[in-house]
Amino acid sequence: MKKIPVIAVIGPTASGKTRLAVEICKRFNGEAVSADSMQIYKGMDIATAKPTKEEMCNIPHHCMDFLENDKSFSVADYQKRAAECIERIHSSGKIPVVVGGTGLYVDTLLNNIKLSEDSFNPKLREQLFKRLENEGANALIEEYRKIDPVYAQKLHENNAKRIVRAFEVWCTSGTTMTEQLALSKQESPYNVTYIGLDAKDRACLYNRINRRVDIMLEMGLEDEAREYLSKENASTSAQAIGYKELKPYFDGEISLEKATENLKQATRRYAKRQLTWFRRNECINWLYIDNYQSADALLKDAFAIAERGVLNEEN
RNA sequence: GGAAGAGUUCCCGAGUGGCCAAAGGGAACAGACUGUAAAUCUGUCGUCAGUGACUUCGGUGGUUCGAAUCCACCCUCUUCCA
Repeated sequence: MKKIPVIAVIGPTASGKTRLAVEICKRFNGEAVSADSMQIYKGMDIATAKPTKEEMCNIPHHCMDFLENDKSFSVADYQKRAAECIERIHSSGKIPVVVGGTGLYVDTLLNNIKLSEDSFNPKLREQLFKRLENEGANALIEEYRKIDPVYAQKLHENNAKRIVRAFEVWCTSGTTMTEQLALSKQESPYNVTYIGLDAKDRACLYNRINRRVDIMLEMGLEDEAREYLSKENASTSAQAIGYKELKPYFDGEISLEKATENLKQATRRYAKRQLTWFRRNECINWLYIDNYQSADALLKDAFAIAERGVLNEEN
């Protein structure tokens, strides 16, 4: 079976993924498929640094800007939607260019991870959290150890979410987490060429983040945040960096300067986590933004990598 | 000019004679991650050799077997009175 060629542009926030992806789409007749857990939401434009109309240069961007922020979303939802997008783009003779910084989304989609079926049960989840609170995390871990000692070993008493999820999977599907992990691996229909953006000097990336936050504020992040916070929100969108950091300022608890600093810091820490996630992927061709004198020079290298990937496919 | 108080490891901050390289938090760095993932969580965090040594608690000197902790003087900062 011939695999679908896909170009994936990944990396931490503020590394320049969006722009690079658009350039690659223009150059290789591609369409962008966002892999970003927050850009899916409508309205959250400034905070999630969605590309503007001009920045998109008429390139279609899929999996972006389609959901109300009082709706929850999950990797499973994403995988389904994005896989369909890729299929459609490919059928129309174009190259799908996956672009985003949500590592879990990227990997689940591109590695074609088979998620456990119907293992999502909010009610059960709530009960489990209650149990965890009453009986203690260790009690639950010990109980889980009886059914799945391997995964129980990896569970940490402080990570309530993981403990609860392990039980949730077991109770709803009857498979243990260890079994699920093994079951999830299946052949991927994609031939992915990864281009990763990073900075040799971490300070360079952090400066870009700081600058970008300042720009967001200038663009009206405050108003967007007030608007967002005045509405009903789902737990997923409420996790976005940008609004929750501004809330204490709105409530008069801290100064705008302090809130801005917190926002920058939260974003920097996020970038660090993204890097940790992506670094374990050995297939990524890393491009270091601070190694280049000009955007064009970087583009040239990126095109070369993409070209190799696409050509490779045709053989 | 007088009075009171404070100066602790990158930051905040506990510590008032030995159990102190010094609680706790933050930052930073590294890591984990399979339906909340921009989330959640873990480890390291004075230096060096790796169960020990060495340098640190504003500065200098002193008391003591022993000091971040006590004393003296000096420097800096804060508040109050002039």
